[in-house]
Amino acid sequence: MVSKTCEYAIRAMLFIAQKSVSENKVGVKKVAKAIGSPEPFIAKILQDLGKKGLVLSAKGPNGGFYLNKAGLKNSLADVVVAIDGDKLFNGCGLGLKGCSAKMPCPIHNEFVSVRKQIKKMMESAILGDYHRELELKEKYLTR
Amino acid sequence: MVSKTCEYAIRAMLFIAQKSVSENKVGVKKVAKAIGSPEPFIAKILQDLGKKGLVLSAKGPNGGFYLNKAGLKNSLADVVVAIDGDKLFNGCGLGLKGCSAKMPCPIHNEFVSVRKQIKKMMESAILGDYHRELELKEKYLTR
DNA sequence: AGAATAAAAGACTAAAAACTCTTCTATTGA
DNA sequence: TCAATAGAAGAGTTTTTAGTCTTTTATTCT
Repeated sequence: MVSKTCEYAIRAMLFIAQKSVSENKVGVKKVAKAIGSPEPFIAKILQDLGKKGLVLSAKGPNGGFYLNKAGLKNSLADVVVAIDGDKLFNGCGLGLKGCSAKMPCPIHNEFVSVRKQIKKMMESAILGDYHRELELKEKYLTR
Repeated sequence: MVSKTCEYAIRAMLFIAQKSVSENKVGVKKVAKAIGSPEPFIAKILQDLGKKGLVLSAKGPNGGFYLNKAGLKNSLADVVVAIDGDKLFNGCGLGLKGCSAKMPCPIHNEFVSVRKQIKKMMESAILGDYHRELELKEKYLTR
């Protein structure tokens, strides 16, 4: 559905969001441990997300990654688009470039509605909103 | 959503289904042309589907791939599972192995309903049912 | 100022997915 | 029966995605 890179990105962002609400910045090491990902890999992904303005960071002691008020309002859809692009929300289910309402693939209409549901779900999943249930361990980010 | 291999597989199967209703067997060459795929690649995919009993084939002159009555009743879900396995229908949206109702990821419940819709859609898309609209060029299999 | 900390940058390697090529075997029809 | 047709099998290559390593740069605290 989304790439593995994107799965790590989402999990990392949810963790950073949680910590940004309750505590402060978190280093890559902590992030990697919390979400069960290879440390250098998630580091690279976070740098990429940083360039795209989805996460903030500070170097040096007590540095790390964090989100401000605005960042906490971003949705999973924003993260997905930053990493995988919008093909999940707009692409054809059978991989046809020219697929459209005028030249539909056999399952075009059915897919439109599936994609709409996915998009809606991802857009209403706001990073900052998961703080409480993660904190209470009602929801998990590890394998 | 599904692998490229799986996209080719679905398109090929829909084409073979169409031809099995109206005409007869089709060779790989025709299939490749009809769905816009590399010929040796779709050949390999079809051989795989053949082994798994989803498509029939005959060697020699006038040979090719075809579907019988039973084969025409298979759904896109059957093809997807044969190629990609059932991770699309059962996997976690964030790639967590241990994600379940007891230890859910943050978007577990939302994903359950998305996956249900996808599964339902794929299961009700029956190979033999697209014959007419493909024949009339109301629906397309090429890029 | 300088040592320690932590991210940035980018080159590099490994694994998986996508795609190709060659050789073999079965079928048919002249 | 033999030449032509067409799929079967499997090894090989390319490309993309995933993951690693090394060096540099910025920040803080003593």
